[in-house]
Amino acid sequence: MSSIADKAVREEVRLSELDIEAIEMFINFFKVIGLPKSVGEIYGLLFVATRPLSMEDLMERLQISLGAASQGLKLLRSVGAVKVVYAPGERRDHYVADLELSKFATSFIRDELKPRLERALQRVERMESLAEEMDPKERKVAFQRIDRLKHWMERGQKMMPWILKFLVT
Amino acid sequence: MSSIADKAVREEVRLSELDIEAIEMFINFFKVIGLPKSVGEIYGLLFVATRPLSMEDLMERLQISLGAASQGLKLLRSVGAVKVVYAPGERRDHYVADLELSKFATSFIRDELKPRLERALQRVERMESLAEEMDPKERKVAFQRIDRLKHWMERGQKMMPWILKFLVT
DNA sequence: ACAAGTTTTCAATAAAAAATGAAAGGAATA
DNA sequence: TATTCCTTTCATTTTTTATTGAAAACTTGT
Repeated sequence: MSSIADKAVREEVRLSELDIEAIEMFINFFKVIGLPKSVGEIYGLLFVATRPLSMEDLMERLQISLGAASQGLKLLRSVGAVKVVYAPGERRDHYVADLELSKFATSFIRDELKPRLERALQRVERMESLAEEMDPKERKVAFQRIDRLKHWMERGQKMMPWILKFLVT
Repeated sequence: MSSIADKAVREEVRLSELDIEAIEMFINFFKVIGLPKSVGEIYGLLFVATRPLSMEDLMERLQISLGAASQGLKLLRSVGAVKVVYAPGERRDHYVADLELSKFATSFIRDELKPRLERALQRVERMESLAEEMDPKERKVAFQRIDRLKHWMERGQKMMPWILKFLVT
């Protein structure tokens, strides 16, 4: 009798001030790594919630749509930031925040930064071979710059495992 | 006779393959730190250019508008990524890329990350005072989580100077 | 297998961000 | 100081990204 689909108007459930602070914090934090507001809202609320919340709980409290809730949870699950927990006697899934924040950084580095750097290094190699064909004077300048690029990419690659170690410890 | 304003159709100036590789690389790189395509294009072209380029050069080669060129250069100058150089006998300004890539990271950390972290820490303090007023059982859980947040923010703050040192060296 | 509850997907819509270009504001030259 | 050239600004348009919600696809209980 309280399914999501047939509920015409969603009932207003007030968020506490603490909830709001946490939510705003995570919205801002997630924005840095390019994630949409709704994802920050969901994680923020789950972070301060003292019990697992269902998708409908999230929709009610955050006043977001079914689709946004579903997709946000999917993304958060995929990066290990949210876990599904079994709620006895309840049919719907319930979700909790994984408090191990280092997981964000880890998956951000693994899924975003690392592949980008690898593609960039390939590009630099291609640039080197293109620069071979330039006339001597220009080639010198070109190589100088390409080398500098290469240097920075390698430096970035070296730095990532270190950051990971720092975060995981 | 070759002013920007009265040139109805902009003449096409071909980019070399090397130019294109560099531009694509920087577009991708800049996207990570949330900068628009046009900024990456401008920096990329200046990075491989063997001579200083004027704003009109950039508009022609990249096929971007006056406004995009002006604003992109303004931003890049503001983070120290592009310098204005004097071109003898030329009226218009000419621009070169500053190859010291660490400057990006430095200004990104200083202008984006640091202030965010500071605001977030303030929020965490506010969260702590709000949690004081919760009932004992919930308060315990709340403090546990807030402490964890605090721990990560402090860790982030400690990490930044280290990253900076690593980059500047 | 059926029915009711729940989640996912995705085409349509809304919101946010970036690009455009006309007009205003500055600088250099004459 | 007037004129011309160049740059900046900003209201408008375009493009990109996020959100919505109906319909499809699952799940669980009977």
